[in-house]
Amino acid sequence: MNLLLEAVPEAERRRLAPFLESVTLDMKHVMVEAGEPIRHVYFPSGSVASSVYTMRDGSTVETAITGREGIVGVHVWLRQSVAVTRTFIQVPGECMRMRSDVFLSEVVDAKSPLNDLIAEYVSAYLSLTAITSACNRIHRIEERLCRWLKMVHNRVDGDEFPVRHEFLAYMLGVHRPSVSIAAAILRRAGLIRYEYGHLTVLDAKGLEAGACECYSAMELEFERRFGRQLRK
Amino acid sequence: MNLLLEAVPEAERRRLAPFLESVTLDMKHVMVEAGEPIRHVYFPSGSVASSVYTMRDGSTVETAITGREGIVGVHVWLRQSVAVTRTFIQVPGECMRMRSDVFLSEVVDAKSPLNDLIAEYVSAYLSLTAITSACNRIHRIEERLCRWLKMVHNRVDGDEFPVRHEFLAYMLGVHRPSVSIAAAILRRAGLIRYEYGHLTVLDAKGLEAGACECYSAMELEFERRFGRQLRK
DNA sequence: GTGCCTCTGTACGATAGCCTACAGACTATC
DNA sequence: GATAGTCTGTAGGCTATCGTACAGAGGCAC
Repeated sequence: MNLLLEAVPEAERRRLAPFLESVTLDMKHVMVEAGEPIRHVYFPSGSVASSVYTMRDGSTVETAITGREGIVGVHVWLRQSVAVTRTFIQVPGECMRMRSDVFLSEVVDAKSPLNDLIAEYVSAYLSLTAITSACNRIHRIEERLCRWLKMVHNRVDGDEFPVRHEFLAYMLGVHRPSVSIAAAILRRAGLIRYEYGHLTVLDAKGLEAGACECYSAMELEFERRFGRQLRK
Repeated sequence: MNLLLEAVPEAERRRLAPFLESVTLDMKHVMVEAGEPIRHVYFPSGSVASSVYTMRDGSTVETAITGREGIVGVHVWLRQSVAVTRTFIQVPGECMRMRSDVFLSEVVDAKSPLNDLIAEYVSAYLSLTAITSACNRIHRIEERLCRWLKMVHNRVDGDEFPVRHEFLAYMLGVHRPSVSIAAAILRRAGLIRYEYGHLTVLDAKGLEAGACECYSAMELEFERRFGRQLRK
């Protein structure tokens, strides 16, 4: 279940239930398109979403990742109708979603307890984006790949999830062969198994050890706000 | 004058005046220290501030820049007592400042018209950080240097401001000699004059032309929200 | 004005990642 | 189970930037 919704008192959760719709979203499903009106906010449970910024030449870089610890559509909470980043499904799975206008009236304006949790999340999301900014500049592909894989691992059920090298290259903002080289190193080190778009984490501790310091810094931003372990 | 304060209706500005204090801050003055309580929010007028993330080994990268178009201390508005980034004065000058607790009671909780403006700015700040994240990853030093210099130019009075290569290196997250090389190219192209920590913009249009697409994307985030030209 | 310190410009070998290309491995489809 | 299409691994030359080093120029303190 989504950690934000889970933290809402039972009574309030019942009140909000009619406004929430359960949807199962496929890989690459676009939840928020850059520059276009945001129709819904999403609360992922087992699914993971990525926010990416796209340059005019089509090159993309991930600026944030959102799983069960957060909400997709922080811009709606900030009363913005559009965002500069596109947010889409990276690991398919279930989400609860709510229409943006309903979210504003029933959660934000109604001062739902959920609203306070989301305020916390928005600031965590901002921190995450700032740390990503520095990490993208400074750290090497291999370290960033370890960080990314472990962060996704922390957000899915089990140790397996679908992902292709080309997709990783979009996320990390690098070329696809560079990802293949880095992934081969992790595979040889016994950290992961990789079979045609399907990744299995074999050594979670090893991945953490191979990740840059940003991994802990990012996960800590959620853990200290919500008092919950995200790392597994 | 700070553009946010300027946009507040006259009567409200008079009401807030007693809570605002004018301060002149020196270069490198730390307004918000990473991980430490935020005492004040600041409204720069001619001064410019940088938010940077610092890695454990001391390497730093700028994640956002704030001048007269914004406020330093968006985290206070998000009801956070700390931030992961440090924000400090990059170009000295005047700022209005307000105590964080007073800001929360008199602006945020009081639903001041200023509060709505700041909400807009917070989302612009988030967009700025996201674009910076991608820019840091993808674009070359020379393009990013042009962008950075022009953004500062847009935020100061006149065409001159103090800055040293080492400082630029911290901002861009690169090594100092790399900055010297890039700066020498701009100097030879007649875009800037540079004399011992003192920079003059000679060809503003040329700088814009040399900057990556992120320059327009970033400034547009403010201009479309506030309906005001920031680029000069 | 002298001496010290800081800042800038440049050099150069090292390296990470780019870019392109291609072959082999796997998958889906019929 | 044949075929076409997709995905992965690798290669190799290229470029941007790193990392280190050092000399000269400008500013500051005495």
